[in-house]
Amino acid sequence: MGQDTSVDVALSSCEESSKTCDGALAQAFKFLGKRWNGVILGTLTNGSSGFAELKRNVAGISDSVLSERLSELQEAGLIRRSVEPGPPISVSYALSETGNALIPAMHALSTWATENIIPTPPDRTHRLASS
Amino acid sequence: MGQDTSVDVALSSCEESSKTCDGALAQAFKFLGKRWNGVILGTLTNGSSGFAELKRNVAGISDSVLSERLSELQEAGLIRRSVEPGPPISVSYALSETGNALIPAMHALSTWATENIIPTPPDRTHRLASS
DNA sequence: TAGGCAACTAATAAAAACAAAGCGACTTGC
DNA sequence: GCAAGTCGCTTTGTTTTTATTAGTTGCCTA
Repeated sequence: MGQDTSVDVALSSCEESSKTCDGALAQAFKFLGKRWNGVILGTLTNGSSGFAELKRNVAGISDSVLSERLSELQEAGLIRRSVEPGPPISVSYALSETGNALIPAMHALSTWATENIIPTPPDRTHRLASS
Repeated sequence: MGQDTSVDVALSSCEESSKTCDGALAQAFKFLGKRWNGVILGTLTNGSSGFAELKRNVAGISDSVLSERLSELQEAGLIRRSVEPGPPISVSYALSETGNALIPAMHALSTWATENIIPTPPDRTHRLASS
């Protein structure tokens, strides 16, 4: 996606022009503008989850992308990975403090979507009807 | 990105499990989780812009992706495209009502980033120091 | 009139996401 | 003890998306 360098460029622009987006916002979308991150973080607002549980709950995501995203989000400090010795041994992922701080914004987005987005389900209804 | 079908699948899951993300939130990320959309929308919160102006202000985006994104966002009803007869003739893009309704959430995201994200700009600080 | 700019489009390359299989570790039940 | 299942990833190949770059058309304006 060339995310890192391009957003850095976008940040650079933000400094110079009044019609560019807010630099902080661009920084937020450095993570959230990447496929699956928002949904993963949204899923973790319900509480910590293991890898397999996350995979099930973020339906449609592949193992490899989930693994990659979790790694990046952890590296960025948005989530924490912890190991429970067990038995059975388990790994769980949870929002970090930084991640938790995102919850109000997530709620705002959710509210927006609830009130503003036409349910995409013309297509979905169509599929349901055919299956 | 397989966005449409995969998020539809995610929505389907959201209906069934309590640890999945909020369905509305997933719907929001249908747009915002796609590269550049958030930044474009954020840029348009400053007011309407033409294509070339947007290109300059969303630094790093290519013509073709900008064109594609604007088309999708227009189709989804988040932005409006209007033609000013001129001379000179011009096209401008602005947030629609639905797009404008996103502003509070954008502010929340911006606030979050301001307060929570470590400035990635080691590079940027570096550049500022050198300029 | 010629050049510049706006608003795109088109073709190709590179990167990201998807799909599916695999692996080692670890239970758990028979 | 062993088989089966689950977990938490990793690997490999394919498909889709994004990036790159070149191009087109039309409309000014100097």
